[in-house]
Amino acid sequence: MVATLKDVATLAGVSVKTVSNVVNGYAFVKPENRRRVEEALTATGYRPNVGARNLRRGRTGFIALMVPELSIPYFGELAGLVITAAQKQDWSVLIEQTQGTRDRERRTLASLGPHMVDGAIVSPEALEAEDFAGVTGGVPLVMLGEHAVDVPLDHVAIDNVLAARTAVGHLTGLGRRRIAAIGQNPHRGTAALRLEGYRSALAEAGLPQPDELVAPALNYHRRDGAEAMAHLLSLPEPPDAVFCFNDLLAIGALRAAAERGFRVPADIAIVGFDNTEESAYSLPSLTTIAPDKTAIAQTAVDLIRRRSEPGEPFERQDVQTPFSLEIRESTGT
Amino acid sequence: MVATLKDVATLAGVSVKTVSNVVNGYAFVKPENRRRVEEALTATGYRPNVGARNLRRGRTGFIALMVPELSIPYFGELAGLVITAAQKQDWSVLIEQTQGTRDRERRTLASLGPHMVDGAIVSPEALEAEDFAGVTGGVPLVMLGEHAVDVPLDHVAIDNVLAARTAVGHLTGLGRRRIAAIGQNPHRGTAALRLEGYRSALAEAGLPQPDELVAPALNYHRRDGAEAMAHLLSLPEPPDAVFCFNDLLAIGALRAAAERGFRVPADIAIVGFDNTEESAYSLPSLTTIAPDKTAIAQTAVDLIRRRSEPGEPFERQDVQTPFSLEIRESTGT
DNA sequence: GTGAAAGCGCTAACAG
DNA sequence: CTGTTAGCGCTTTCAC
Repeated sequence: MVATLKDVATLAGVSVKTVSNVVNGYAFVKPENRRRVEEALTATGYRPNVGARNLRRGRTGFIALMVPELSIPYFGELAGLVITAAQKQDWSVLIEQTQGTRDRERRTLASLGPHMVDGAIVSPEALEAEDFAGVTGGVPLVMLGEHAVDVPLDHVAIDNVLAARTAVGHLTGLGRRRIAAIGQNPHRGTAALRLEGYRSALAEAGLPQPDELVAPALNYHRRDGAEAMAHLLSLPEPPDAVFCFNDLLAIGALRAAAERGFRVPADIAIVGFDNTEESAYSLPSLTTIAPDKTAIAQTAVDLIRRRSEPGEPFERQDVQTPFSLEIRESTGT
Repeated sequence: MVATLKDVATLAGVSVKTVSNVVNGYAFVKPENRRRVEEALTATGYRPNVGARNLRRGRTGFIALMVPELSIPYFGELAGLVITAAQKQDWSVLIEQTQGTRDRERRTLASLGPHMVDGAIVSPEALEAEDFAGVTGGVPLVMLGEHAVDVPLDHVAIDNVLAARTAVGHLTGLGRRRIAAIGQNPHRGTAALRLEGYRSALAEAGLPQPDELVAPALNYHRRDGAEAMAHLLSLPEPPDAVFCFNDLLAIGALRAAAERGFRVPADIAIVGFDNTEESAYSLPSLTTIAPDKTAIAQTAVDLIRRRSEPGEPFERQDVQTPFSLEIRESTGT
């Protein structure tokens, strides 16, 4: 059926060791033998059995990527980049979807044994500090995005406070005075940080901070953004700008504004967060915080590589990747 | 370090076989032994080494999913569903991104050895018939979407001709008379079928079919849709409706129309294809063909399962999954 | 330089 | 019902 190392060895008239040496690029093989092995290799169409190789080598060849859902554009884009980055380190990526529920996140985390994966990149949404308790002893773990609780894990993210402050600073700079926020959520670490950035930008501009302008969002889907925006626009005194904690919320907000006859940006400006591809084509296109997703993916994979290599263990890393503010029509003049 | 079956056996004072039996849910184990094994299992925190198990069982535990890019919403959504469907069959999904280039698709196809994966679901974009030549002898392969060339592979897709005819029929039914198409591409199998459906709907309505109304698209991204639409709108006599071969093209078309002051649907109606989540929230929201993606994912995984099970080989399957027309604002009154 | 042989962790005959 | 044992395909000492 499929050629094994042994088949190749028999055909070439050498031992498996020699074949293995050739396959793995070991330098010292007698030219004559090398030639015969290579011939047998192509003749049989040999392909190494990665599973067996990894079993022997004590590595799995996989890293896990835990995300809420691949259908969420940000995570679809990120997953694509992680796969690309992992490929360069000879890793395949196993994607675990949790729907953002704590229970499934916890179960996924628990299933990340060393014989399953060599490491994992996790993007938790609902996990609490205690859920990480037993896990830290296992494989290298890198956390993406902030988390409210302090967890002793490597961590890659943009400076969420600064990013939010930049976004809202852009709005105050435009002369907007009644700036709302959509996405408040006590269970999301990033929400707290983005809210903090929002508040500090308002304070910096000497603007009041009425509670009614901070709209919660249970989830971060388009629908939630539309609902929150509908609420804000029905206020006696509606906002003249909105900072949404992600692009999906902003897309929903855009629609709610249009449905109620508010013009964007004339009546109300909108800023998003994530710079998903969709945001460049919405009507109007979305001003948004653009995290360097490629850097996030590469940094995360690299951290796992460094942790899984032998050598001095190093202290917990907290890497901040760059971001920029992408100014588009939704806050344009 | 990590507990193995042997460790558990030693601790429980039984043989590995007994432990294996318990782990694999074999019914006939003496209650007393079962109890002791279960105790040892939790005491050691044993987790099976899936790699070793699969090596022994002669399966890999993986199926591959070949897509152009995960950042394309349709494929992000589909991949999520495939992962979910595969999980039920105890399969993990390895995602291979090809960027839709023939070279990478070919290489991916060639790398799909039986020791890598138990099967593969491929969504080729540029592959030609000859590229499948050596591949068919390997693992079960399921192709998604149509392909121009006839390849002896299991195949899951909606009825593209009928779907396109339905979409365009909707436009003719609305009284549109100059209906354009965006997405013509000689290298894409689905393009030919959707074009055929488009033509037959026009013929059915007794409408002329000027060549100038069929706009090509090299890729199917938002940008391509915008460019094609810009071209159509600059025609001496612009169309009053456009059928786009996917949602991304339609989103781009929406923007091009808005930039040129065309109102959708008043001046020009637009229909998309795929029903990506984005299409329900664009402004205006997009009328689109909604394939049952869950059915596609499940059918594809199921086909691989049936092919990889022992038993009578069955003839090549060509499964048509259901679709519907989702009518929204972009063709609304 | 290369061969023989052990064994990664697991499952499945085969005995008993 | 359960223990012993032989590999799955590969890498890797250890001799020669």
